[in-house]
Amino acid sequence: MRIQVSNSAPPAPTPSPRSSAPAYAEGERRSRRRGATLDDALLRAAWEELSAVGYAKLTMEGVAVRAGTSKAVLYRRWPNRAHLALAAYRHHVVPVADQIPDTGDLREDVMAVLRHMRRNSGEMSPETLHGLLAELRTMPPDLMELLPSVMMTILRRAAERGEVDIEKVTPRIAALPGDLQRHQVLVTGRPGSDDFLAEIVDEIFLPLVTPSPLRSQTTAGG
Amino acid sequence: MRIQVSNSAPPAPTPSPRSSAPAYAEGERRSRRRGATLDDALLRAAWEELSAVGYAKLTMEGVAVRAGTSKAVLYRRWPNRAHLALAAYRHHVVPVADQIPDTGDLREDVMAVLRHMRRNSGEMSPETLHGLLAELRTMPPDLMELLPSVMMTILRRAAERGEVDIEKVTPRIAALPGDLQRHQVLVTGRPGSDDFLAEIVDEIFLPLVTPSPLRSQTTAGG
DNA sequence: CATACTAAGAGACGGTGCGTATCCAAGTGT
DNA sequence: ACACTTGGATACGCACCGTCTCTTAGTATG
Repeated sequence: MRIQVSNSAPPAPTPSPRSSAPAYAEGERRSRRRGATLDDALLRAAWEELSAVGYAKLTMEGVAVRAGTSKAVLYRRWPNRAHLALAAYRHHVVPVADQIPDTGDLREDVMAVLRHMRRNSGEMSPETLHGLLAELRTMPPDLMELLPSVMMTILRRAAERGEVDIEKVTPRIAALPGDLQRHQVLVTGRPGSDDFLAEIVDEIFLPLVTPSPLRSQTTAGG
Repeated sequence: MRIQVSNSAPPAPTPSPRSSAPAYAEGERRSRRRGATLDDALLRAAWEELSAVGYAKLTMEGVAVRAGTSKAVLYRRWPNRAHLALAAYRHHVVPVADQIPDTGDLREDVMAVLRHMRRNSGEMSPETLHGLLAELRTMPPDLMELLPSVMMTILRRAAERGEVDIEKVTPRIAALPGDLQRHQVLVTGRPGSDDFLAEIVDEIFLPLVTPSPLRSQTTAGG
């Protein structure tokens, strides 16, 4: 039974036992977590809650309950749910840069990167993505800078194989496939199909970077 | 001083004069608005409020006060602030399709469309855009379908002038400049500069659609 | 002109989540 | 053994949501 204490309890010296019933049963009271262990548990809980209810219904209270702790513990680490959600996302996904594909074929490499992106952004629902962007005002730069650098690596290798005219590759073009994929997710609310990815690569990206067929090995060094 | 009436006032038959002080002074009480006049005033107020405080701080109450009315009047028309904000946006901007540029030069036409887009999306802060997208789950289709059709018109005219190899133009390519511009707004939080627009057009779009210089009018079917 | 009706406008209401503050106690480290 | 940090529970005030009730201005109908 729960006792309703409705008086506001001014700082009286009477040491009344406030916390009479902890969340867990008497017999199996879990040891109190700290530091990295706790951080990890919190981020996992946040991610689970996010996956379960979506960003719109994500509440600090909900995460706290799921993690078996209280809001204060969360607020000591993250200033609001946007930062918490972002941290949970980072904690969950595998960065693209950790697995740069190198299949020996440009098209395959680019497709692999796009599929990896799709997997990662598929992890986060578009609703979450928009919610985050709305509150953060802008995409976290590190998440943006990763992709172009990965693409440049792939393109450089392809250039060495003669698959790419490196002169044609501007930063904007290198970022293009990723940008279009992201645009698709942001606007339609779902990641593109395989056909969509192929369209990006075959219709747009490859034509822009492959050497012109008639002037094959000009490599006009300026 | 504010009097705290804490009793819940059960449905007693006593007709107490509830509304004793209207928002406007006794002498200048405005006539009560209706129909289209009122709709217009509400949408204007919503737009002003949106511009003033941003989407995150947009409240139905705020709009109601600005419009000199009450929340109930808003809720009778729109189910939530997302729909209200979207309606206010539509009410405010000039659709791209109403002014299809026709300068006789493809590059100029495309740039004009992109600038128009930028003006429109500049009207709505990215924060608003994300807020809306987060709540609507997806971009309103009509706003998306407009641009490709406008672009196709421009491209067809350009093809007649020989500026474009119409064979190369897929729907995806026609949508490309707009998509990239939108992506820029969504991700960086601000519309692209003139240089950005030029980059899109000169580096990416035009190379994809202009006839190949060496095989000028081959139109190699098959 | 009298009367019925529709909808504007004011505001109360319960509910929910935010972010903060306070308190107690469980670990930690010295 | 002790002080100190910080985890965990909870209360609090605030803001806004969406609904509802009520009065009354303006319109439509006789």
